[in-house]
Amino acid sequence: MDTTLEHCASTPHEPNVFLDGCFAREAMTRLGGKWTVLVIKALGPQERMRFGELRRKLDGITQKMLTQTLRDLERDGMVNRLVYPTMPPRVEYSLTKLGLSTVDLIEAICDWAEQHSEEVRLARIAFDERATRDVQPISG
Amino acid sequence: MDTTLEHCASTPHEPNVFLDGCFAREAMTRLGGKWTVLVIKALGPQERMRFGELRRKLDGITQKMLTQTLRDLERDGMVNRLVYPTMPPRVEYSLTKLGLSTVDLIEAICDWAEQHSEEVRLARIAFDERATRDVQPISG
DNA sequence: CAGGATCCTTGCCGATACTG
DNA sequence: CAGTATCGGCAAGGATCCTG
Repeated sequence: MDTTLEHCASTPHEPNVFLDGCFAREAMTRLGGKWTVLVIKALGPQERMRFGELRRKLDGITQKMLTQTLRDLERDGMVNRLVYPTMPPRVEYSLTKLGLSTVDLIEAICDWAEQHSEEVRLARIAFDERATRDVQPISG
Repeated sequence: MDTTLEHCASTPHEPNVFLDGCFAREAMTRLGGKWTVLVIKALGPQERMRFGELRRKLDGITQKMLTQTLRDLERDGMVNRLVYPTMPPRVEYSLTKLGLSTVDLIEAICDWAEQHSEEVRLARIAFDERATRDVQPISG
C-alpha cells in the first residue's frame, strides 16, 4: 500500500501541469525563471560557487535578483547554502540532489536556446515586417 | 586582453545564455513562460487545435493570455496559425518545425515538474517553518 | 564579501466591454 | 467563435544606499 506522503493537501489528484492550482504548475516555473535556469547552469553538476563568483558569471544580474533567486532555489530544496562564520563572510552555494536532477534538463534548455536563437530572431523579424506591411491600408 | 564582456548585443559572438543582451537568453524565455510551455505541450507533436479547444485544455488561462501567448509563439516561428475565412471564424493552431523541435524538451520540463512537485512543496514548507522559528526572538 | 532595506518603474496579467 | 481594445492592480525587477 502506498503510504508515502500525500499530494496537495487540498487537491487530491495526480500532479498535472494542465490543472489550475496544481503545484506541479508552480514547480514548473522553477525551470522557467530567467535567472533560475542560469543560476542552476552556473552551479553545474558539482560546482561550489561563492556569491561574487555567481554574480560575475551571470552577466547582467543585479545583486538583488541573485540573492532572491538563490533564496527561492534554496527554499524549494534545489540549492544548498553554506555559510562560513568568518569575517569577511564567505558563503558557498551548490546544488542539492533535487537541484542536480534538473541539470540535464537545464543544459538542454540552454542548448536549445543557443542553437535556435538565430532562427527565432529571424522569424521574429519576418513576422514584424509582415505586420508592418499589413498596416498599410490600400496597396499590394 | 579583451577579458571583459563588451561583446554583447551588437558584436557577433557565439550564442551564450550567460551573456547579457545575447538573444539566446531571450529565446530561452520561450521555454520558460508559464503559458508558453503549456500551449506547446497542448499542441503536441502533430495536433491541430482550435482556439476554444486550447482554452478548455489550459485550465485557468484567460482569453487574453491565450491570444497573447499564441501570438508570441507565432511571432517566434514556433506556431502556425491557420485561418478559415468562414462565419463564424475558425482558426487552427499547430506547431511549426521549430516548435516541434521543443516538444521533447517541453515534455521533459513538465514531467520533471509533475514528478518532483511534491518534493519541492515539502522543501518549501520545511524552509518556511525554519524561517518562522528563526524570527521568534521577540514575541513568544 | 554577502547581503538587507528602500524606492520606483515596468509590464504582466485579470476583468470587462465590444466586434466581424 | 475568435478575437481586439482598454483600464487598472500588483508584483517582478532595477537602482541605490546601508551594514555586520
